[in-house]
Amino acid sequence: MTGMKKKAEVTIYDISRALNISASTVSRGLNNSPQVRKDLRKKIMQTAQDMGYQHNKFAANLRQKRTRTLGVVIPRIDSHFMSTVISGMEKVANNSGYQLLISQSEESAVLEEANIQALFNSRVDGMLVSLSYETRNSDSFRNILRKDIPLVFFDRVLECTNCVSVVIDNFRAGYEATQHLIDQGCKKIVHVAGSLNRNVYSERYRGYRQALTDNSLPFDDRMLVVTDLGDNSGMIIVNQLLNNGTTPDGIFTANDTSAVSLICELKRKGYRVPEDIAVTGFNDDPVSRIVEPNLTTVHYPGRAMGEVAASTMIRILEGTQYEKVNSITLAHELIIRQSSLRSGKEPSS
Amino acid sequence: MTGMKKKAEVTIYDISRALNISASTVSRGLNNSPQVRKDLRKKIMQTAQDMGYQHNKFAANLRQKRTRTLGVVIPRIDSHFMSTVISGMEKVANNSGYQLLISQSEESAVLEEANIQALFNSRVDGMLVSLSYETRNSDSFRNILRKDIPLVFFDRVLECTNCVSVVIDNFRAGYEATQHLIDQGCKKIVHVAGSLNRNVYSERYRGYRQALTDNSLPFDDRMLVVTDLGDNSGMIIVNQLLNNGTTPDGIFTANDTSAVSLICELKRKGYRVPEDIAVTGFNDDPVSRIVEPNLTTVHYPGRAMGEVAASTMIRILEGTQYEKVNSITLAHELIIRQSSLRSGKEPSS
DNA sequence: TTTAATTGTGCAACCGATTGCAAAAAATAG
DNA sequence: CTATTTTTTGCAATCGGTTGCACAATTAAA
Repeated sequence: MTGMKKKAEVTIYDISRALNISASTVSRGLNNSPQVRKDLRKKIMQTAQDMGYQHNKFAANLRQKRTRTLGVVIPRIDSHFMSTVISGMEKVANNSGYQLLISQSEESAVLEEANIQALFNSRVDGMLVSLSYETRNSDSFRNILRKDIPLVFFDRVLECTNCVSVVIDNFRAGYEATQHLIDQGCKKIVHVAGSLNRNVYSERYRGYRQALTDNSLPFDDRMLVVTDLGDNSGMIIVNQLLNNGTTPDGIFTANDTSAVSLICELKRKGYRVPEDIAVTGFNDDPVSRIVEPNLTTVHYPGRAMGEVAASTMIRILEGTQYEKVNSITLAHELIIRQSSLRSGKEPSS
Repeated sequence: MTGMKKKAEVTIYDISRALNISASTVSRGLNNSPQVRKDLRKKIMQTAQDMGYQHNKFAANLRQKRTRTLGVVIPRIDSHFMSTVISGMEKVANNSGYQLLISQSEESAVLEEANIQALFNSRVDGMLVSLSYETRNSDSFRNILRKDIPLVFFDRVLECTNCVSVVIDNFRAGYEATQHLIDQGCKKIVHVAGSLNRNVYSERYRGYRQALTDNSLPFDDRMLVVTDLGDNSGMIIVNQLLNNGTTPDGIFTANDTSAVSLICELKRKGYRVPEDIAVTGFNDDPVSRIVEPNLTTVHYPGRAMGEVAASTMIRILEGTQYEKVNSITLAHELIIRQSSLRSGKEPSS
């Protein structure tokens, strides 16, 4: 056997035949066009219903040259942050009659490009992208940009003249997290980053460096650890520091997953957090409230980011975005909890 | 201004004109049909490339009456379990040249039905569904089933003759989790469930009841707590038990989120876990390894579930699914950790 | 009642790729 | 050098809505 055979379709032509009117009138009626008499409109809809008519988006798309579909390319969907972003995005899109075509790059530039091309062929009206670790430049977006398909980056963005970025101020957040550790009396603070190709990590790193500088604290290369920030990064980080001979009194990591992994590993090795080593994460994943000690972190508005990215895209598509926006920065917030609190201070709420 | 204006398309007709051959030959050439001479095929592809040709899926879909698109309806995407399922699904689909159209019901039956209808209109080739809390019956799937569109349920499934279900043995898992608590010496075990409309929760509950019965342990209504299993369910559960005057020595909850929330709340109230109250969760979310004490839970193969659901669907669509499969049950595993371990026993790895 | 304005309906072209069928071209056989 | 088979190619219809334009029907104005 060779796949499913589709049943014959009920088309507007069947309806037009049944009502003895033309297909154009049926089409207009179904679209609730004021060009069609009200009672006739009602009759058309009723008949369509009765006959089990199903609108065919392809025929319509083919003619109208648009799909009401948005392409989404993300590294992976199975992180708390990203699934929250997508959740917000999907909701906004759905409410405006758009659908989402989601694909994962798995942090690979090659797969990312393939996904972009596939979405391009699917004729998405717009594209929402958060870049992979590996991506170097905007080459894979040539086609998209050439065709004037709106492009909105979020979180992991790229400098780009004809597109919008939705971000938080990673520099400032990194600065604040580091400054907070310094305020707690830390003198030797290590930073754990992801790929420095990506704005989110390079900016946080820049903020960290600036805070050190502003407080006249020294920095050397061994104080920067670059990892995949994954579930097992804690062990890797600790090993690298031990090999280095670097014993920090504070660690600022670029996400909560690695911070939590790190805390577990530190505890296993007999370090006290925060007394021996204070730790700060990034993202405000739910786990940051569960780990002991509770993790100080930067609240990252995932759902809002998805909503803003989607609604901006839709405004662009519908032509209601009058001003040329290049970048939208959302508010972040340093959430202070036990993992960084020394000197018996209470967390500020 | 009224939206974006699309640039004119390069079509197979343009290519045919440029090469002075017919459009059919171009179409065949681009599809790598052996009907076209090899060198000509190559020339066609090259020209297409040079001219910036972009395949138009709509025209093709319209003609071929299929979309290589799968519709997915889930309660929400922003849970660890569900985002993992979707991740696996997307990967399998992508590898087979399919795309996913994902929508969230937000546990609402009305929204679920709307989503199904929208996907139906988008002419998805098949539909992958995990039901909302509210869904009562299969009414919303009338259209789908009438048109013989393959339907695969996963996790939260529905009895249904013409569709496949991908599940784990929730009854047995519930039984095993409860039996484990009994083995640890618990005499009064409370169960925390989600909506009992859904197989996953009713089955786990049934397993729990069966285990009590088999061990001649009494049950009364106050020992069942039904909640949304959300982030704050811990407080609600504890309050309800206190109001009940029920003080259990073991609690089996139907997911990890509520188990973790519960553990935090119990600790806050001064109970010791597992000495006073042993706790067992469900799902094996990463947080279960972080919370203290580490959470005993049932490992739930999310990624595999997504992969199996997607590949089953694709096999059905491609006609390579010869046998009539009604249900696929994946393996689960009770993961024993500290939260349930009394009597100084070590966890069995 | 005639003319002008307004509203409602239909015709036919169009979107762009696919494919059954027939015919032309090339290869093989006799 | 024909006759037959095989390989290539093209014609034209098809998928099912949408929409510009023209014409018909109805209403309003003169």
